[in-house]
Amino acid sequence: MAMKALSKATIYQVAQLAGVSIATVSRALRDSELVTAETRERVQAAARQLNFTPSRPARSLAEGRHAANGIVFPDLVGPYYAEVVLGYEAAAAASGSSVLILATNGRRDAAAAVRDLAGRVDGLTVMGRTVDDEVVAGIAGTGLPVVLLARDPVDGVDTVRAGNTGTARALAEHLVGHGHRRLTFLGDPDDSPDVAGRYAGVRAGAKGARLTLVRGKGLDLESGRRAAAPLLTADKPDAVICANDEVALGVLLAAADLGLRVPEDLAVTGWDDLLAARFAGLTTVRQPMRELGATAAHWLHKRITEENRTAARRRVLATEVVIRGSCGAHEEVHP
Amino acid sequence: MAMKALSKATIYQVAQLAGVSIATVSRALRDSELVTAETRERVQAAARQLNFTPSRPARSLAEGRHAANGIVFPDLVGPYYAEVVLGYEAAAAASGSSVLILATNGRRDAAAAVRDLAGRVDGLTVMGRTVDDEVVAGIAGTGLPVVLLARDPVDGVDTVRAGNTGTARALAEHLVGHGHRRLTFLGDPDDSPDVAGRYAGVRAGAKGARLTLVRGKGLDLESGRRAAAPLLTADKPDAVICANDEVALGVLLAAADLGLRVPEDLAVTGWDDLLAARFAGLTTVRQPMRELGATAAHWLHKRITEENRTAARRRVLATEVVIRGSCGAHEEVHP
DNA sequence: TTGAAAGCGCTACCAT
DNA sequence: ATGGTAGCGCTTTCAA
Repeated sequence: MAMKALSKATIYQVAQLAGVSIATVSRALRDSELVTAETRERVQAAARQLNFTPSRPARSLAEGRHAANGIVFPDLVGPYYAEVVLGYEAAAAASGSSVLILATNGRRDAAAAVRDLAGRVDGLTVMGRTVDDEVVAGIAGTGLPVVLLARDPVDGVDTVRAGNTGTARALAEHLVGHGHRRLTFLGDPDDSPDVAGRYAGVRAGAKGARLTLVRGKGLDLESGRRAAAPLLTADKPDAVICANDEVALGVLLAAADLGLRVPEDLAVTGWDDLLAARFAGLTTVRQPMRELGATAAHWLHKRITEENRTAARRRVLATEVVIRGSCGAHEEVHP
Repeated sequence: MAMKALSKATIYQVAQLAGVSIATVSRALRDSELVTAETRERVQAAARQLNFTPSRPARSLAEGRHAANGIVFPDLVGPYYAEVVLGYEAAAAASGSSVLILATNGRRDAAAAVRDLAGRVDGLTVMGRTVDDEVVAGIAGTGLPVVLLARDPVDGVDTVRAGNTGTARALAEHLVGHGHRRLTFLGDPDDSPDVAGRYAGVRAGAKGARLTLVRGKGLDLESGRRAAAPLLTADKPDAVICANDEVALGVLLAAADLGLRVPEDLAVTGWDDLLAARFAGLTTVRQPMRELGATAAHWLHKRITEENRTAARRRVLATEVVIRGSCGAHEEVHP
């Protein structure tokens, strides 16, 4: 077969073509300092001519490492995860590591998929609502470095998160400051650790006001819209604090359908500061998404390369309330 | 070391514990039919006890395949790529393949990174403006299955794209139909094949109107905003057709700053149908993003598993204009 | 500076 | 049904 020539060349062929041993080829292509300039040149020429690239599995097997790490997230829908993953990928690439991704959403064998992934990497980042702590603990117990992202800590495992509770409290207080007294939190605390934290904060900040919890099903726009209709006509809240921006935008749509004016009749807030929030004039909370991803990647890299294991770290990155028009009248608000 | 017990166990240890050969372990853990039920049980018990997972590199080396494929994209910013990648991941997972991602943006060694990636996968999907055709051809020449996504075809390589030209033409004609006569296209056709296609379509649809090309630098909101200011005061166009939604949203912001009313004084259109476009009332074009990703993954899987190589395929997925308020007055427009 | 050879952990073929 | 064993392609001592 003529095509055969195009197939992957091995180190043996390069060695033969260059007239040296495979050990020398291996060195010439990486070690630098252990090989004559002349030899290296000859080897490199041969490698180029054969279009040689070392087999990754073979290297990994010999070296005992993958030069890759993985990140597990529920979904990539909405800018949140995408930004996090991007920050992660960039940081991982900077430390010479490829990244494998795994979306668990809509997968019944998530645990198995994560375990499989664990076998392909030198370290793993696991986000929020993806797999049980048990699975995480099992993998971490293997000795595989793991960092948790936007998720409640597991014993002995690093955790990076964005602040939820404190900022949520500030947000609720802001609403109460506006005179709102019938608050509704729309979102299911059982949905994710993030939502739970936000709800906890809102409770703390809603002193002196009525606070109703409405466990909306999903975290997308349509879920928010659907949940809003009955909620707005029944509870008659004067402020709806949503688990995230998409839900909030859905509420905005539903309110418009019902002829409710925002913020006069109803205040609405979200979380994430999507681009759409800006154009919808939605008061929300901004999170350092890329930084979350980058931090996770950095920590993982540290773990992978560290000599002797240090204690588990935890970090909560700062978030901030972004005031726009939807939470009540302000003198002036920039889009 | 006590911890040692937690470290990865090998097939040899399982074999010893179960009192069988490694060959039997290998079979028991996969083949099913070649092993006594009793033996299998014993092996599985041993494997479980040792928390054994076969080494991926070792398997890959022995089997000659990675059970993984990769996708290369410029960036993950904005929902577009994220959605595509998500569709890709889901489809790849369905065919039992892990996915490696690589963002080339802001990386000077993109070509090298892509070549490295090529050595880690059974197939590769390469998106738009990431690496030169030369690199793609080189990799495809290796025999590695490759599919191009949102990118001009390369000889002998599969290509999946979303329609640009036809829909762009329809969009331009729609604007002309509204009475607009001084059109400006904001975006750099050299930026990506997609933008080039859109511009070509706009030119075809702008018959009878003046069309100016303004090569805006980036494809993000700030780029659009910055480019818009001088453009709007100098050219005085009555319609700006933007390369994508983010740029268009930037133009909207700039127009507001200048006191221009949309659409009365100025029509603006985007591309992508971001969530924000809906709330900004932006006329735009919707693309089947997930389907793009899923199609690429499917094709790649076919290529990887096919017996004898078939001819290169090409497909252009349909896109559609989404009319909102920003392109001119209509009777009624839903958000 | 270079070569020979022993693994790395697994799969699959050949015997039994 | 099970065991023995030859690779898979590379890295890395150990000698020379």
